[in-house]
Amino acid sequence: MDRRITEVGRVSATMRDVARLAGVSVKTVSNVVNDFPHVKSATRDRVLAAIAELGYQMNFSARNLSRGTTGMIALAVPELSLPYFAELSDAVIAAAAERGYTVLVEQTGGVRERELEVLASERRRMTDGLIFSPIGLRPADAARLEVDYPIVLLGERALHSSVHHVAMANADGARAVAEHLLARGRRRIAVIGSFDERGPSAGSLRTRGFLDALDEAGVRHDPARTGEALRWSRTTGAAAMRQVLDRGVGFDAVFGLNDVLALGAMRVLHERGLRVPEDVAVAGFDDIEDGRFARPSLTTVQPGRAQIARTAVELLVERLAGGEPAAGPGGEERVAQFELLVRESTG
Amino acid sequence: MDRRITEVGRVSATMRDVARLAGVSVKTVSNVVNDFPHVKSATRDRVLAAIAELGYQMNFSARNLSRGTTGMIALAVPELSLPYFAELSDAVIAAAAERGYTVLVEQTGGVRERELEVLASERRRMTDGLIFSPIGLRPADAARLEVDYPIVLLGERALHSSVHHVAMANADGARAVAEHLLARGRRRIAVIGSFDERGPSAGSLRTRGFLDALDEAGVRHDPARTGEALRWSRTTGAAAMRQVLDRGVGFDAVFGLNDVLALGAMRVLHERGLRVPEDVAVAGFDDIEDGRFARPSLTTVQPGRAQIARTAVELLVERLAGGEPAAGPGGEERVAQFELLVRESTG
DNA sequence: TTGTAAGCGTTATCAA
DNA sequence: TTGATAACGCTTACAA
Repeated sequence: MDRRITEVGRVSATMRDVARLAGVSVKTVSNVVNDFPHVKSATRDRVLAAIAELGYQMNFSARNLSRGTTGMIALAVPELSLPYFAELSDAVIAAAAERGYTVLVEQTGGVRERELEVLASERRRMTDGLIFSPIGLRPADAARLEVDYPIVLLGERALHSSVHHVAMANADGARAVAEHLLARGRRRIAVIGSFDERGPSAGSLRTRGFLDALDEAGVRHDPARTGEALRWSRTTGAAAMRQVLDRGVGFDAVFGLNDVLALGAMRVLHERGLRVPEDVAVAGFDDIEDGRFARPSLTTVQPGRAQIARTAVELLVERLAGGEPAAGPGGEERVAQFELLVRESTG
Repeated sequence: MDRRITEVGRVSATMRDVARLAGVSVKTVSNVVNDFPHVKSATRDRVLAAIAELGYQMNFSARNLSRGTTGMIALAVPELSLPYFAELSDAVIAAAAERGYTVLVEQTGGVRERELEVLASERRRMTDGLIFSPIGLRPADAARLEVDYPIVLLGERALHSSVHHVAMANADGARAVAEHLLARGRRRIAVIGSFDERGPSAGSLRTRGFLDALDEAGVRHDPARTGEALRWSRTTGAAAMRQVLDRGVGFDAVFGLNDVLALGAMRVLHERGLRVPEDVAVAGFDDIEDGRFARPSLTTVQPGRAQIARTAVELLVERLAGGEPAAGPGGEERVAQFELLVRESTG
């Protein structure tokens, strides 16, 4: 039994060992392991017995080399510490596992350079495809997305017309928030979390949807009510809220471009003695778990995270299986359904 | 130039192509790529030029097969949706990247069966080692941890005396919380989040540290002030808090066995009209970001997450590099330093 | 239905 | 300092 000892003392049987023990050829073992149809059941049983006896496990490096694939897909997100991306990764890993794929999570920090790097990195040779959630890229970078491997983007069409992508209803969701706040009688709404103007980012789309709704209602938005926060976190949301407060412009509502921003802002409002929602209504976007348990609980937009994860994996796996050319003529777009969740923070 | 087209239309040069173009042997290309010392710099330059011209990228499956390693380590955690584990994974991925390793995150759901599965899964053949944070395993499962590949556990010694592990100061941290609450004059402290009695889980250790401190102070703990929550989340924390409230036992403080439990509990206190910290002081454990921005901000124990991640990766990589036998005679134990962070929720 | 044998693209051994 | 050449363990035509 020609077992082999690797440098860490790991003992492992190969298909040859199994074949020898079962008295068949390597090809037959391979057939059994891969559930190929035409294997006599007596043979199969003998092989399975040998596998069990030797504790044989597939050597994936060998399989991958031979097949030219790896069975892994990469998921590139800004940061796992951001709850939205943690919850998204959770969902993607689960969806991929269902289809037999393993996920490799990459963190870009949301920094353009590192996002570009992810696209061209040698690591891409370790995975069969990529699910990519860029937030630092700009329209000028669109061409860099036309890679020669299967890719699915999480984000907006504008950035990449020829690449499959799964979008969330950023503009419509934000519009729904605005309409909700207006319906509650709020007219002086601050916006927390700005964005890089150069891109059709989630930030710009949400802002646009929000402003459009205000326009249509004949309500003017005072730019002094916008708080800057390039990176989106509780900390930056708090800072942006302070910025607006310190300008002395009045406001009766706050729209955080996402939930962590809104939570950071809410924290500052509390420190400054403002009551939510009595003095100021607050709403966010993303429906992260913290928002449900915040005090007060946070009104937000549930962007269809689970659906996004599932759809992205489906689109990617389809292409992997289909052998479809990587950069097709027109990228398919799927937009997830959103839902406005009204909670305490907006009364 | 003997390029090859894979089924997804991906074009890739091999070392052979590079060798041919540079007029050297494959071995020389390999030497250059791997920074082997004895390569004439003229040769090296020619090879690098060829690499650049062809856009050559390493085929990792081939390298892995040949080397018998994969350059990947697995990290098994309960759920990425739990902020503590999301932040931990972030740190592990970063620490591993610094040392040239890629991380594969596995989710166990904290379920014993899936944790056992992770240990024996064929997936282990895809990674060189495992960093494992079990929460469902019991002492009876200790033997299952004696695997034949390098492993580092995040957790307590009791479960696995012969395996390297990185522990947090669960008991001491909880003791610090208790002492803090006692110093604030609280005597009737509820505990939220119970644990499987059969294991030296974080839950049991934290509880023990907490109770010891009470004992030493001559304060008796009424079991009616314990709220059950096997899975630790905001939702279960809220439910456990309701359970205690509904029993009608009075209390002037709450210790959530971790932060999400405490946040869930705090939410319920608010709903029931109890003021934090005036009526009830609340403390947690883990120092997740939400706690800093909660209202009121949450007193907690910072368990040394970054240090834990770094140490775990270091221990594992050392063993991978050192070719040390997998299950040594005595597992090393490293305990991270903790810090009590006093914030608003305890006045 | 099963076997033979030629790859897959590296690394490692041993000469030169 | 470099080059042949044989592994590494699996898949896959092609035969039988």
